[in-house]
Amino acid sequence: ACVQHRIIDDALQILNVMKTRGLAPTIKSFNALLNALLWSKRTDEFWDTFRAMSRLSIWPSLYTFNIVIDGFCQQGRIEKAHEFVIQIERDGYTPDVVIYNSLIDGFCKAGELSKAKDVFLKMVDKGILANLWTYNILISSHCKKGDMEGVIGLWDSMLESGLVPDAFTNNALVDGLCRKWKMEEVERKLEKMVDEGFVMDSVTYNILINGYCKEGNVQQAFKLCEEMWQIGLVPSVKTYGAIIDGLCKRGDMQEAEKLLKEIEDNGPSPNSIIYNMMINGYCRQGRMDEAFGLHDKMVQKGLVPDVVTYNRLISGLCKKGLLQEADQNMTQMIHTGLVPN
RNA sequence: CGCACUACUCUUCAUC
Repeated sequence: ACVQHRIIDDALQILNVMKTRGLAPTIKSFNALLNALLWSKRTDEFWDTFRAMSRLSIWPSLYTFNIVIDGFCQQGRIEKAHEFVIQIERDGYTPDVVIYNSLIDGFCKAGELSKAKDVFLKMVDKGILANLWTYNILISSHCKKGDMEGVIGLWDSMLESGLVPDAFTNNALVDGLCRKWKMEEVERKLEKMVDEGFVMDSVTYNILINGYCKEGNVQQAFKLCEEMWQIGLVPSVKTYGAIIDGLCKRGDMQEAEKLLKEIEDNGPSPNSIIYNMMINGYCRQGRMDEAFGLHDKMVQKGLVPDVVTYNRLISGLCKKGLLQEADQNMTQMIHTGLVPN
């Protein structure tokens, strides 16, 4: 419960109370905690907890291993994840489909589709059946790469295995098509999909809205956003993000500001990604005062500028020839613990 | 001690 309510510290405290009373938590409790520590990026405490487990003679399960594997993947340490899988195999464990899925996804996200395929083949070779998640991982990464031939092959073998595509599969496909086709063509394909029973959800809308924005058609994006409300879907920060970025990219900072104000007042509260878009918009126009104004505003709201924020500001300053200011910002960025990329 | 129930892991959408 603590983990679900994002109060990890309370969970840690309860664990301590249990320890003083000589009660042993189960492996499931530890797994929940380990996972929570991982997505809070509390890596040190993660390993501390991991080690504490074996001191209590509580042995990790495949769930535990997968949390570790996925953690390595999220940090981009995919080779480390791979080694870890090999190690647990040596220790006599048999990785399950979820572990393979994590590894496949890790390689896909790292852009190494051929290695992902190697892992996939190894899994099949060991007699472990791919499930829908496996196909969703592979299909979405091929979609992102624009390899629609590959997608067709995967889609067929998914159907041959008796698996039925779900919202994730279909949305991944629509997203891939949006990146490759004109929106007009996407709409025609989408119509067919809907005829065949696909129900559009808010992710589908976000994908379409993003597609139209990328095509420069912000008008249609607004229309779809309106449509969401009409059918009972609530636009999220990602929905507005797609539109705000569309407006910023076409240089319409007035409209972007208007929309930002709207969501600040009664929408989903804007995150640092939204402010980055705005900052980038102003930087492109050389309006550094406004850009820094937004930087200050985001800090005031308790948001933390990230690498993207600084990259945009530094780039904007450089383009204006303000190298000294750019340098100062880079120093400041490093000072806050960020690593220039 | 065993069993059952409940809680734990992997996939789709916005920024350089």
